[in-house]
Amino acid sequence: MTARNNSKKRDAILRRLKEVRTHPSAEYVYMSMKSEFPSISLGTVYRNLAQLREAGLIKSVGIFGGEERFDGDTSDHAHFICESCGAVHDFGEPPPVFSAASDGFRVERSELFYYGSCPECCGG
Amino acid sequence: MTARNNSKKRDAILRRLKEVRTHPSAEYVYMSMKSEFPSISLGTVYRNLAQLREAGLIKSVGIFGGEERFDGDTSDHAHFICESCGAVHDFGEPPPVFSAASDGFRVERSELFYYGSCPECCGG
DNA sequence: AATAAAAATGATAGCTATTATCAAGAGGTA
DNA sequence: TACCTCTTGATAATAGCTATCATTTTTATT
Repeated sequence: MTARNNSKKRDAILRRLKEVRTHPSAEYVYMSMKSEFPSISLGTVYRNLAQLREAGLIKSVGIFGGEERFDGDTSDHAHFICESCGAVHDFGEPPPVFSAASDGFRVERSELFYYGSCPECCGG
Repeated sequence: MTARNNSKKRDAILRRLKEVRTHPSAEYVYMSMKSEFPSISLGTVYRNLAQLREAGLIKSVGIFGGEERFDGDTSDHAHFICESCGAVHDFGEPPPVFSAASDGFRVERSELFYYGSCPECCGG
């Protein structure tokens, strides 16, 4: 399942996700690949995003406004979602770690989201 | 937009969501209403869930496994999502409050999620 | 009660992000 | 070359959800 073969397109998608801080959607990645690969298909983008996520090279931030957003930064960090423009920003502090053994729950990771208005949207 | 009229179905949906701790999906609410209202439509469930959420009487927990999950408990609390069976549990501690003024972001609320395996799924 | 206005409903069609399918293509290996 | 596996583009299909609309129910007013 792990990406074993060479795939210039998958490499380019990964590289783009590492460069960018916008937590793009599949559609956005697709659009931003068209300059380099004019004939790339949306299916290829979805497939490669899924493979990269399975390989642990990227993360899925979550679904906002009906679209899944991806992150090339796999480190533990919180996210801020602007409810006005839909932008997703990194938010410094890592989510709190929970003691794994409580009540029989095996906690593997956590995600912390802040919601509100980003500087652009509240005119600051 | 706020629910002004009496609607036995909307009332029943709200009552069910207050009783239950399973954070049900629209589909589940629909199914669980069919005994009391055999002719209820899925559209009615979606419409009433949206109205109840807009009125602040219920909350949307998030989208997991492609389905939006709802919560009749509108108090601030974290959630645990079982990645094996999809169950959503309340998780006692409230999410940390973030200082609202940082860097021009207006933070209105936060959501904290834990992911892992629930007691049923890890055999405890 | 009678009537009119507003809201709610069931049925159904439509939308959209995502996934599955499949034949053709590219790259590696012997 | 032949063979194998992975990848790709095109396209069809899926699923959760939303919009539409004619009919019914509820509320307000007289």
